[in-house]
Amino acid sequence: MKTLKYSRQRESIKACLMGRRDHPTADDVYLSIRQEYPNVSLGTVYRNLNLLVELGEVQKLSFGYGPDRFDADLMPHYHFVCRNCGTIADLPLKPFPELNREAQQCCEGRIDSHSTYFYGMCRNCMFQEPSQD
Amino acid sequence: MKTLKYSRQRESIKACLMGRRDHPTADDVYLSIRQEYPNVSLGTVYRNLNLLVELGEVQKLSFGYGPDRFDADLMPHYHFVCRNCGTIADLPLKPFPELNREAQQCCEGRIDSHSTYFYGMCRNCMFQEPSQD
DNA sequence: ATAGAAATAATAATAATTACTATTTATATT
DNA sequence: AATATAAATAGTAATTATTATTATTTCTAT
Repeated sequence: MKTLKYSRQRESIKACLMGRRDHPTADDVYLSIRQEYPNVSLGTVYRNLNLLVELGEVQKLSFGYGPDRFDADLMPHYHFVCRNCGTIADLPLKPFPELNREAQQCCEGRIDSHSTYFYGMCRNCMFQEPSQD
Repeated sequence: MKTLKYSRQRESIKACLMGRRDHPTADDVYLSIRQEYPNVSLGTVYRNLNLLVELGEVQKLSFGYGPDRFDADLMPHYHFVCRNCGTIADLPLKPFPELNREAQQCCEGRIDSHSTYFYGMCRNCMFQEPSQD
């Protein structure tokens, strides 16, 4: 059996994620922890991020364009993506379990989860962009 | 101003998409229309698929792993993704506009849409896989 | 028939991520 | 404390998915 062995790099990656409220990419995390471990490699960051996702300690966000992002906030919530600048914002919304139930009624397989991302224009871009069509 | 010019390849790509009920990747479409146009290039397929998406004639599906998929079914509906085999299934569900309204209440920007994908195990895999954990 | 704009095929380049491998490190056992 | 061993790492290469470049071809309006 394969047992999990402590690694400073993994701790640092997790601490980095827990310490920030944005939703960094693997590369963002890499650049951040390189200050503490200058020899860390990007592969290590990817491997540990994916491991943390498997362990359920971190969430991976894939919303259709750009690289995946990571989020250590385990409080259930949704995300808003600005189509203009790409910023991600947390939406402190309670989950919608009724979606799964509704979808289950027209699905032959078994649904156990869903992912939802909201899109639009963030406050900042609304003031910058004179008009959007 | 740039005007849209007819192209046989684009028609073929659109016809291919409209003719199938699965959700092909760009490469799937490429392999398919290569039977009609053996010299078509993958870049042409990507360019036209993206163009058709811009024109609103086709939908792009990005659900978190694997390549993007394309869907010419414009009837509003959702999608189910089997985590086991990756199959996509249509869910003939009416859209949930109330999600946008609910999310809007805790969002500083303006929400205009959302994307939702359901995940689980398809019927086929449920019978093949003895147990899933 | 022709001119000009748009689309194409072929290829190269890029972005994001995973795979490989020799070396290092954590940890259980002596 | 020394050692064995399994896991993790750094560094690099490879892969996957997609976009960019460019010379040539193909539409279409005149």
